[in-house]
Amino acid sequence: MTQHRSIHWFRKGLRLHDNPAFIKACEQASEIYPIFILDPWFAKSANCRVGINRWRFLLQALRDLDNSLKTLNLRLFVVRGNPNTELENLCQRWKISRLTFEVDTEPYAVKRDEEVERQMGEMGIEVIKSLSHTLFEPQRVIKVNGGSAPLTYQRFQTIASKLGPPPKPLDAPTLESLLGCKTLISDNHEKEFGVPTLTELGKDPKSCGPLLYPGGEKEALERMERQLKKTNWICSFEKPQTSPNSLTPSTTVLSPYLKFGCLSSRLFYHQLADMYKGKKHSQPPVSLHGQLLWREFFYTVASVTPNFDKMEGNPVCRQIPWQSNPDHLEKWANGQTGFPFIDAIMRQLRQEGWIHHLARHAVACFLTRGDLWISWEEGMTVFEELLLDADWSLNAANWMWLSASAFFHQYFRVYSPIAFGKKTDPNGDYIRKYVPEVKKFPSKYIFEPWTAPLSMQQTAGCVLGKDYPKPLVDHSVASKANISKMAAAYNAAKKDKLNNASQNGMTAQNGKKRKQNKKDGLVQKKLKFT
DNA sequence: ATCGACGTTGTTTCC
DNA sequence: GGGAAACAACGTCGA
Repeated sequence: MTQHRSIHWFRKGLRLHDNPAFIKACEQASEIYPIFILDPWFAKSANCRVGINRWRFLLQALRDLDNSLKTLNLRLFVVRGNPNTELENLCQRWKISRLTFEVDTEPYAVKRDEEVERQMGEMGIEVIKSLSHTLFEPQRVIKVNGGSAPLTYQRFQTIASKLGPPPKPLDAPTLESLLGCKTLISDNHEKEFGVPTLTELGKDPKSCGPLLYPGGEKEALERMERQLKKTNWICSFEKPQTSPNSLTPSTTVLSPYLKFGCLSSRLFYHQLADMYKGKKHSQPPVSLHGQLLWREFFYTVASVTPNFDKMEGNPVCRQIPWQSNPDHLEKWANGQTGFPFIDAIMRQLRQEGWIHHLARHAVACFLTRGDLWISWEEGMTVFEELLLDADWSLNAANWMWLSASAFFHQYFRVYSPIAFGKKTDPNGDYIRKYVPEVKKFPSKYIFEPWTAPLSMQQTAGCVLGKDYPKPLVDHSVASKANISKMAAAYNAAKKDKLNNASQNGMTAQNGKKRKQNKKDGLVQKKLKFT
């Protein structure tokens, strides 16, 4: 029997349960070296898009992983440096014969991993990859859909139902199942390979927000178990019925754990399925199963769409002439727009690293097609920095959705930064918590304090334009103007299609004939030609 | 081919 | 206060 020496490379998938690649690393192995590669230079660089709360979450997840590994006589190595260089060095140093990791379908990761595989091939090292981050293999979904990604949720659901239930999650390894496979560490392990502190990464721990969602697999499983105790709540869960502005989260907040892979989506899926069994329960898209399918849908599209996180060169994204406005963008990002509901959400995001999905809708619509007419790419970048659950595919997809650039097209449905929040928090308690400047206004004015008479502003200790900003725009004026701009952008896209049609392989005569036809008919014909 | 139903989560007004 | 219609009207899918 071969006695392998394995490296398991953790990236996402920061867990021991349902981790097939990790299990394979331990099979027929005498030694295993679990590693996580971190580039300290990246953490300190100016273009690093990871905020401090997100760093804290990651470091906690790594510490938790190391603790769990210790109970199995194993240890985690946090390797400082660039993946290609460090992997080569460590493989030589530890005389490695096998490298395992979880498949990551994000384009940058695919490219990185191809290079690593090539490198390992040259060194004669076996590479084993397992897919365990998503319920299904994106490529399989695409194949069943006829070679392209489904572009509507319904279509995705149809395909998913053809695939049957996702694979059952694997148990975490135990001392018994490891058969003596162990990690050998040196005396200066902590110094060379210990989990770094925030300070080591050049971050000031004092600038962290309150610790509401600690990182790690242990926290993930405990949080999931707490949610699963609420049978009725789980079975009747409907996302649109939950509140974006409750003082404690109205949803599970499992997203950060799913993003880092502290929790397996398959485990959560099957736990829900077991609970649903024999009971009346809500259905996708609004159910909890539905939420996992949304994740799956966006992962699938993102895995095959070029430039998925950009407008230009992105085939699923509508081209819209957004305008740059650094001042408005900065005020939006820092909760200084003068709309207390919007500002409360953006401040909660910055402080706590998590906001409700519908709160994301409100601020995303406001930044883009609703009020400020700023590109969704700008908003996506801010979310990427601040959200604990910032997930490349989901972040880009949802920003396209909210800006009516892809997937969602009813651009005339605009969230009101005043009215929307009143439905679930008429008293404005959420605003009072996160925007204390306006907390003394009566409920009638707290969503639009600029309408309060000056005497009331003075009584409330909050004079608009002095103690709290006046609103950046007049929402009813801006949203109406923006709806027309959206209509123009949609029309321009239609015209573009027509022009392409007459350029692509049509004779002048045909072109003339077709020009006389009705616009719609022409579009239909063009689609057949190309 | 054309038309109608539908789309996870809108707002305002009117009764 | 709860429900329905008006608002102005998108793309996608399937019969």
